[in-house]
Amino acid sequence: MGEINIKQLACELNLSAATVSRALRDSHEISSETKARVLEMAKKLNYEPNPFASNLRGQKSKTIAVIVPEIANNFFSLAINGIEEVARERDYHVLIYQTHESSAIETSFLNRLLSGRVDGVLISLACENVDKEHFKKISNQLPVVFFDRVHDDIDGVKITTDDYESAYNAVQHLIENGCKKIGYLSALNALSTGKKRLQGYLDALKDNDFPDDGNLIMKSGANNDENYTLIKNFIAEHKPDGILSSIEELAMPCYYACKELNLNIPVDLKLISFSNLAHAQLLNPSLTTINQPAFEIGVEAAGILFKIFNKRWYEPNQTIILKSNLIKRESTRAIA
Amino acid sequence: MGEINIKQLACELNLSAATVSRALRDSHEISSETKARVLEMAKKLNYEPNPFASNLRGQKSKTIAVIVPEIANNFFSLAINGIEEVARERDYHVLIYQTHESSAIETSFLNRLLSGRVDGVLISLACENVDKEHFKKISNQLPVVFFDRVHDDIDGVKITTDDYESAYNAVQHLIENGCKKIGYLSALNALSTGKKRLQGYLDALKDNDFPDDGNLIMKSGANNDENYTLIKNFIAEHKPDGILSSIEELAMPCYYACKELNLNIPVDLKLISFSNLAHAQLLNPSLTTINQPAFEIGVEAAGILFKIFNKRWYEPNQTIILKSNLIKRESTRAIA
DNA sequence: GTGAAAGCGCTAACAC
DNA sequence: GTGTTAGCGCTTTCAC
Repeated sequence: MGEINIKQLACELNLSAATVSRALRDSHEISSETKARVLEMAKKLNYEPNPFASNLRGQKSKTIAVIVPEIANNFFSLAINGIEEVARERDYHVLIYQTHESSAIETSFLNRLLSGRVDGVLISLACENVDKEHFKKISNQLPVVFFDRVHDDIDGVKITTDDYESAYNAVQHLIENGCKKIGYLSALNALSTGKKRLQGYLDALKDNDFPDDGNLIMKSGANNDENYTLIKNFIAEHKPDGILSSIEELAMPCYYACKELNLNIPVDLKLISFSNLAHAQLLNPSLTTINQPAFEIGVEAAGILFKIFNKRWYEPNQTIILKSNLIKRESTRAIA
Repeated sequence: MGEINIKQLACELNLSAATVSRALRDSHEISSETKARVLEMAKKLNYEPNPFASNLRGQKSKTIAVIVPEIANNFFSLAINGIEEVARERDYHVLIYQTHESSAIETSFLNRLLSGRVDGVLISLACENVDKEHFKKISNQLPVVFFDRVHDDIDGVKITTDDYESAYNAVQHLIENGCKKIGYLSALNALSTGKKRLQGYLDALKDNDFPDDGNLIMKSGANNDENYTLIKNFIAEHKPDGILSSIEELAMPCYYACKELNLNIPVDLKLISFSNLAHAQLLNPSLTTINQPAFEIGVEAAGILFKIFNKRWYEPNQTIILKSNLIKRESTRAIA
């Protein structure tokens, strides 16, 4: 696009393109005098190497892809923030794709990325059931790092949080603060992430000798409206005095449902949720959250991808677990 | 990366690469029978054209760049969501960059993008003062569409919201609900976006015969901590009974400051803010917001960029203005 | 309707 | 220390 190329730059300097190329890449075969001349002229003429030419030549794209369910989500936007910062430090570019939880879209993105457009992929899985075979094919051809939304049956490097322990501790916290009948708003059921959270809930109940008839587990629906109705009916029917929500998107409707049902949080119902809401503190009442280190997850995932690029990563199946933070607030306050 | 190329595909079909290429691009010179064969084999072998080769050849990248101050921001993540959806429909790829409000970083991104890596750029300006000359150079070489954070002195296509009217109406709303001393938390002062919001505030005061000594305008600081202190001192010193915040990031600290100062919102102080907080309704008290159509801005901006690509856009300097929504809630309730 | 060949801009192997 | 050349994979003349 109206840009100068290496040949013109070489011409201007009475040098060959090869020499200029070498000078720009700081090759040791080039005299420092020539290097200086080249650099100066490149700057003067605003030379920017054509990335497609060098990518085509070198089979490297200096680009990574990030595939997430949604960008407009407190967790994912923070994770992407972390990824972008790491990429920037390394002069890498970041392509972004959202699946809207559809594994068909996910698969189609991954297929397109096999063309060599990117050097690697960071992915947080769509919560629809996954074509595991397809992922095998992908990761044979392209480095992939999974973060947060992972699946045990898919091999690969994974960055997650301590989902099981977080859910377990959350239920423990509800019990300590007086809950006798604790419901669970489940999501991500097809993924290990969701399964671990559910298992943490179940095990905490069992360890506290709570009955577990599975009745108090609500499965999330297809959209926000449906979820609201499901939640309202769930609360009205089962009258739980505590709820652990596996995702932020299911906790917010609880506030509206409780208002509608004339229930007071935390008096009638205590609420705790996995959430990266920046201002959980300002909700009415303030929300007790399990806060995932979203930014750090992004940084870590990107860091590992770059280690893979540099052949400094030797554990193709390692899972790295970062700790979430239980932040106790009004919504789970013990009632005297 | 382990991928099949057009030559191998051609070989498999006993055709030339040229014919395969034409068949894949649905050229009219190719018999439909051959096309069918090629398509089938391409699918079977999972052929994906190498984007760098075709980009190099055709000087088209099928990629756009989005440059924003921050990804982890309710407004920008929604806008990016809109952009990504439009890009996806057109099989375009989206590169993402964040400036963290630094115009030096912004400039460096833009320079790197001149290499032809992208076909166009969508940008929301960093709030630092801008090198206007530099932008002239850029837009001569690359289609650029500005959104939300724009500058009148920089030519180009722009998508904004009705910042002036929104601020004006917000102040009017505060006055109607009883405010006598209205403060303004200013930000984005170097940009037209910020200037228009400020001007709306000032004009509304004037039209209502409020004194305007400029004392009630607080300039935002360098970071969240500083902003909190500035806001607390501002409220303590000037004792406004109404505040219009030009950005969400300055409204949230008001809640904390008021708690600290033992002031009640909305009794002692009414608060309204430009904001895309999903759950302003759930804050304590719920926050009256000026809600920008962030997603639609993204969709619109991307749509225009594609029109420019297709030479179906003829107004290199048009500004398109979408309407924001004033959503009245508890934080500005009139006190009987 | 199909094939052969040139070339997009860059870089690495091979000269000298 | 620098130049020459070939080729990355694709598309597009130009032939036939």
